[in-house]
Amino acid sequence: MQRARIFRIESYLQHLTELREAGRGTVTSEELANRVGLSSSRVRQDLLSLKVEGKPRTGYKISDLEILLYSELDLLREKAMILVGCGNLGRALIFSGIWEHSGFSLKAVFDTNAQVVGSILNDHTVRHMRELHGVVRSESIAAACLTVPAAAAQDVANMLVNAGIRAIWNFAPVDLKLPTTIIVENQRLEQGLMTLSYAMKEIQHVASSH
Amino acid sequence: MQRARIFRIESYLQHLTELREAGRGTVTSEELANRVGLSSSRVRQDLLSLKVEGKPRTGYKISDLEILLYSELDLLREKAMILVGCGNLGRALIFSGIWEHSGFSLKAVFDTNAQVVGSILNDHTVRHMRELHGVVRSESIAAACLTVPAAAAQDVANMLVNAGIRAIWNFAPVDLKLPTTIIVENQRLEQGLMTLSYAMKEIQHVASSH
DNA sequence: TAGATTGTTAATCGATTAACAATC
DNA sequence: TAGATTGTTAATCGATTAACAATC
Repeated sequence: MQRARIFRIESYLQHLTELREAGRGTVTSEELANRVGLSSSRVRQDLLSLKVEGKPRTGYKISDLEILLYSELDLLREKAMILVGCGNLGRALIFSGIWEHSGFSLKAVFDTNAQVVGSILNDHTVRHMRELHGVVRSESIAAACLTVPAAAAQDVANMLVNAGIRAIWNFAPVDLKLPTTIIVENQRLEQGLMTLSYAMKEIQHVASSH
Repeated sequence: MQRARIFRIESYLQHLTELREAGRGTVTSEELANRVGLSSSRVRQDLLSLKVEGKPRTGYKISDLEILLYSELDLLREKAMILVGCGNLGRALIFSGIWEHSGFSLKAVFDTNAQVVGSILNDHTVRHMRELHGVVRSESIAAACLTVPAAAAQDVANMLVNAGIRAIWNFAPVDLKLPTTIIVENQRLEQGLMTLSYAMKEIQHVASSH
């Protein structure tokens, strides 16, 4: 499962950043494994496949590891992104810190609501959707964050593809039907809730089985 | 990997709902598999473990399947939830449709900002954090959605645990340190971006290898 | 040096797929 | 009946863990 490996790498990165900020220079596979909840064997296997080198007795150099993991996920090369849909969720993302080391930089934001178009959100002037095509072309936008209502999601996605977007980060609870060449990453918030529901049921079972 | 199975079940549910809304009464393992991108064998194995029964030649009854999957994730028993942090993200969730079949019902929302406390968001009057403890106790709140700034997340999480909360749906990019009996489901939005970054790099590699 | 930790291979484990008799 | 699809077992595949010689 390739996806599981990516999630592990993201997890490593998060803890490596914490360790570096705590002033640490090196980390062993054992310590990193403990922090992310894996076996040291698993960690060493992952690092093996990335060809990073460590030293017996001292472990891995954190800065080496970070650079390697960053480049594995291609987070160092910034891809131009736009955001469509400046409702509450769109605003939350525009003002959030997620853009910092994510591999993307937010270049423009769009909406259709006349009350919102023209306003400024975290230094971005909200543009009308009719400008979308031109901006995507002139600024070589590679990806879009889609935070419009579910009912509009498919139409807007089609517009994005027509404009030349290659990848969509989709927050609408809709299965977008798009050419297979387009990369879609669905961020299904309700899945988190369902997973929580299941976890709570499990705990209850364990507790009540005494 | 237990988590992968839960995600499959969530995925089945989504497509079963679509099929039912399209007027369909039954579905074969083959069709469901095609829709969610799995093998029919995998689907039958999952259904086998849930003890659902189908009929050769016609497949599975959609309504049976839905009820079974709903109860497997415990989505039919509504757990009382609160939301803490009525910023953009909190508002997005308060106004969203995710609460409908998620196993939770939103009972109260909280903030500390005097400008927000007292206002009404989708029928919920925003309460001050000092009311938290009392509300959790008197309304038997089981879970909380945490949408406060990262810097406040650990403190608020501690308050939630003190008040008696058993589970937290955490949107702050912070590793909460809590008793092991507390269930934490982290919703790491930046992971979606990183995954997208990696997927775009992969596609590029495939494309450029011609 | 002694011993902790890497790098890597082999063993194990679990998840997925194939296969097919049962059956509607 | 004929044949499509289930239910389930066995085979395969891949991911995880164990183990340990190499080495700093």
